[in-house]
Amino acid sequence: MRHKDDSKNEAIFQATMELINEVGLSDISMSKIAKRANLSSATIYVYFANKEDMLVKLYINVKEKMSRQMIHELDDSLSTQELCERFMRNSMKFILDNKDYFMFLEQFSTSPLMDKLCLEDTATMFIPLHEFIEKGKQKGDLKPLDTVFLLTYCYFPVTQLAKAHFKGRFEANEDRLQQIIRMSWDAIRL
Amino acid sequence: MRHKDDSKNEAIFQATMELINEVGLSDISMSKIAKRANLSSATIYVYFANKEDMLVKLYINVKEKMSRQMIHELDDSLSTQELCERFMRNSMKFILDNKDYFMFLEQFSTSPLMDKLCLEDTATMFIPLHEFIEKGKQKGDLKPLDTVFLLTYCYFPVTQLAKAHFKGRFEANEDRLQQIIRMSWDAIRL
Amino acid sequence: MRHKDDSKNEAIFQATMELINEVGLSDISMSKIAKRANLSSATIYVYFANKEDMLVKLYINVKEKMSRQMIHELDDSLSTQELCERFMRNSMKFILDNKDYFMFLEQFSTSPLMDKLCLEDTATMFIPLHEFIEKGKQKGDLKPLDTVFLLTYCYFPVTQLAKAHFKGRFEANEDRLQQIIRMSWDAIRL
Amino acid sequence: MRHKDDSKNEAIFQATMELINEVGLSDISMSKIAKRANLSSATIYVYFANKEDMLVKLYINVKEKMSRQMIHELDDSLSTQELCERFMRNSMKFILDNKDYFMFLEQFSTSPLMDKLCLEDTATMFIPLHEFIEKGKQKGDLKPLDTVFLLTYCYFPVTQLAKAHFKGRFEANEDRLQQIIRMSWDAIRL
DNA sequence: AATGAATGAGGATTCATTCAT
DNA sequence: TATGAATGAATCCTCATTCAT
Repeated sequence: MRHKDDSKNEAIFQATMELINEVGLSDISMSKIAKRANLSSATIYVYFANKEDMLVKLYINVKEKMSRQMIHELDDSLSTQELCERFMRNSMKFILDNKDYFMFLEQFSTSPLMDKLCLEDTATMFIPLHEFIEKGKQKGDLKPLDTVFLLTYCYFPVTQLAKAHFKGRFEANEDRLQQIIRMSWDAIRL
Repeated sequence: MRHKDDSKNEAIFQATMELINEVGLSDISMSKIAKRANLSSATIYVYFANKEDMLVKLYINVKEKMSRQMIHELDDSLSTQELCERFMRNSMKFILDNKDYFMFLEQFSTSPLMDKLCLEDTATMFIPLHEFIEKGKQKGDLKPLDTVFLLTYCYFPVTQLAKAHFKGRFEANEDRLQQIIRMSWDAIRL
Repeated sequence: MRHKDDSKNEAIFQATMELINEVGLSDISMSKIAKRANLSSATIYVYFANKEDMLVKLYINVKEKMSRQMIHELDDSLSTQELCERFMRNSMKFILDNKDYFMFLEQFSTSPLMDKLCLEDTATMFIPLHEFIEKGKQKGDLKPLDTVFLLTYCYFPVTQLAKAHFKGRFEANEDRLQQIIRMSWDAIRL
Repeated sequence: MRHKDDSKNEAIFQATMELINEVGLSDISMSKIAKRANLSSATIYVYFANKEDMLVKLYINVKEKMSRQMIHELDDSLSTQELCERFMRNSMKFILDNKDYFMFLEQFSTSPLMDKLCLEDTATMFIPLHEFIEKGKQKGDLKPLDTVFLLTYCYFPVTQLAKAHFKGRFEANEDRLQQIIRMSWDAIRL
């Protein structure tokens, strides 16, 4: 089916994320989303098969945006350490610039919906990242452990700092960012 | 008059966690919980003011259990490194032994309910832990950074390993546990 | 069955009337009444068979109080005109002194509950009043019409003035009372 | 899209009034109304925001109908006395022809909902009537008292006769109507 | 393509009442 | 006598979805 208006798609996504951040995944509804997006609920069903389908497509869409930004300007010219630092800086920037996206992902990825919908295919988006890590291990820069864990040590501290920042607990400034970059590197380097 | 039955309280908690793990925080309902707990919905309102109240009390209850186990057998006789290791091992054990508790906390803590309800007071449960970290910093064993971050590096890798384990991606065996204990220590030690 | 504590009966009545005036007959509930009267709901069922029974008994109780005060100091020594005036003044005083009672009666007496419960027996309470009117007709002081109507002309203007007073529209002062006493007398006198 | 069906609006109103007359304002429910009107409860919420909104709109609707019929064919060609008589006859006719409407108004107007909703604006519907009374006073036909009271003496006797009629106590025949018209005129004329 | 109308199913919560002490 | 616990039935209302235009 052809959609005249691609912006409607985006409006639905945007409205959904806003609402999820305001009231939570458990309290959104198609009619609330429609109202926020200035549409009729019925219109959503022109673009998506049902609620689940919409949420899944939103998830994939957001995850894609995130992964694209996270691996931005990562290339072989950089040292392993520089790669990790850039990845962490990219991640932090994405999260701070896109609070709604991030908070949506946080909620959605802890919900059983994820497993139910077999959404792990999104892993493919991070293939380049994995490859850099693999190379780092081969070069003897990184500990010879599961790539997933090496990445965990780079990614999670960033999310924790961002969340503390959003909650007003402490600012995600350059100083703190450098601190966790240092800690993460100490964790994963050989 | 009849006595209030403490086991009913527990049955409601148990039913709620089971359901949250099966269908997700967004899809539980008081009637589902009641059915699972073999009660009338109305009975839940004898024990709790409303759904929110029930969830909050459940959260506090579970968080308490978790914090108690996490700081189990941590004392001043241990070196800083041993403390961190034991904390990580305690955490892993709790999560693996109490999947339902953990999964519930994961979902609940990413939901806006948390902020809405100012549930950060639970921080007090971890005071002993914070004190150990502070002492470790004073002794020159740990990097002189925010305690919260030092703890993040100990806690999150554990959760990630546990989650991968639950999803069947790879086993949370002694080997892998030792690996992350090592990485975390490298991250936080001076 | 014997009730130890007669004041409980009264407390239930009082709580019910207060609530009816605050939220309306349609929004009272046994538990609200119990809470207001500082009792357990179950206790109400010690004193009354059920909600309907309670309301009926309350109605009769209030109607009795009202009728007693309305015919206060009416006797054969007074002229027909004086009788009517005193009846109107008694009515006004009762209403102004017992807003809750009056408002309860207003709501209850327009509801189908009334007919359903065949509560017209209360008519007996006003027998003395009817007799005075009959005598007034025989003496040639009053129009030879249905007694009920002659009384209507005395009673309703009072209620209307009282209601306007309660709503703050205008004060039920001596002047206005005299005006309606005059009008009513003009209406019913021969 | 389907068109909003005006008859549905009316069906909801009709069902509500019927039920209010059968079981009372305190015992109607949205589901009973829906059933009576052959609709799904949810459909009512397409037409009205909530129960209160529906009742208020019903009230205004009915009050409008009533006021229109009450002032039917009242014009300056009539003497003050004729005006009052016609008003009383109009009122009686409306009430007898529309028992449901009248009984609904009776219940609704004694309920706290009225005050809560500041529904006194309906007074504007009776402006022409007030003007006639004012003129009557100026011409020296009526007592120089509050218009509201002069009208009270015309209106309430009618309602009382109608209610007695509905209850089968005595018939609202021409004779009785003439009697109260006469009494009311005696009450208000100078 | 777009949408207001329509709805059965289900949401949280409260109800009047009874039970057990 | 008095009452907190317990509950099936009912409350108002919202849900995701489909219909008809």
